[in-house]
Amino acid sequence: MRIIFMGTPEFAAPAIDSLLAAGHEIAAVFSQPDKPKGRGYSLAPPPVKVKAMEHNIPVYQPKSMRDGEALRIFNEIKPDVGVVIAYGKILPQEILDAPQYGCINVHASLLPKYRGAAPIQWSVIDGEPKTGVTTMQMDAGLDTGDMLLKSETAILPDETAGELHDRLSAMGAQLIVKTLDALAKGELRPEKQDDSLTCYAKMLTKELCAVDWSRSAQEIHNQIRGLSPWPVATAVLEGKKLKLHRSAVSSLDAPEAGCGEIISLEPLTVKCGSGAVELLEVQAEGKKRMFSADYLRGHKIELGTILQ
RNA sequence: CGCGGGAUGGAGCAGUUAGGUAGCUCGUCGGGCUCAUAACCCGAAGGUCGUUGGUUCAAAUCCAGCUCCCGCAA
Repeated sequence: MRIIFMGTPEFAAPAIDSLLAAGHEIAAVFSQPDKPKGRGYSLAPPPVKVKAMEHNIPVYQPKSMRDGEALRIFNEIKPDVGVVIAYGKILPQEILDAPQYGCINVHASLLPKYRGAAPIQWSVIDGEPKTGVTTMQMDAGLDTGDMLLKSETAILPDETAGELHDRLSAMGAQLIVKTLDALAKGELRPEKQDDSLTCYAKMLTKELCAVDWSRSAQEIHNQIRGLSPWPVATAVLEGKKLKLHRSAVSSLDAPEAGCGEIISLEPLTVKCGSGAVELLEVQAEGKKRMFSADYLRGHKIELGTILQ
């Protein structure tokens, strides 16, 4: 098929490879404009743009899809279908309708659950046992289109959002190929989403990062792995911020200890509202992430120290 | 020129303010003890202190440039 691909972050990039490998033609790629990123205030091209340029595909980065220019490009290219993966812009109806088969979206959850911006992270934070990717025929709403195909996977007990992200990204790259194949053969059966079952995965913010040690060990563990590798759960240790990259629910318990108290140094274990969590990888201010055992070698922490 | 922290044996850190013997906790290797051990005891190896230049009798330390890493902010 002749495709216009719309996407921005790392999550969407593998689909370009899989679509090309399956013999599809990507006639153009739309991606968000380069944005200032990092310390040098330098402009960084989004990963989808980088990937598209590797394949010599023309890239468009309009500020808006509504100014008529995007529609002009669509009408000129005459794609069979639009493929949208984490593009980050709301598409106007005129764009959704422009390709012969409309626009198809890959979403990183089992719809109708976790519509919205951060479905991967929220499914981990909420402790969901499974998730997946869904393709849908896009409509004007936010992730409300009719569902086409799904692919499920279990969320492993200690898996981080980053690890799950990579797996779902690969699954999505395969599922969009399957979806287009079925579309070409006329085998798709669009299924309406049951709006009563939906929930929204709102964008992640810094307020979600601070760990509340009065919560249960499992909840804190889910928070830590759901926010890794970004924006990363944080605690305060001896007045300084400590990022928590990786954890595990501990089998230790210390009923007499207070919330946030360090009850073991090997491994580094912190008492929670119920149970305790092992902090396996941490990152101090100005430092790289490291195993907590390495961190403790250079930072003498006493048993009984309280984390906030 | 957005703001700030950092680079010291394999790992994590101290030492830099007031220049003068390379230090700590581990790891590694060898030996000892032990039924045994990730425990304990003894010993050893391993670093041009990120890089280039400057000041000085003398620079990890002071000065200037460069490289890389990290946090904030976006």
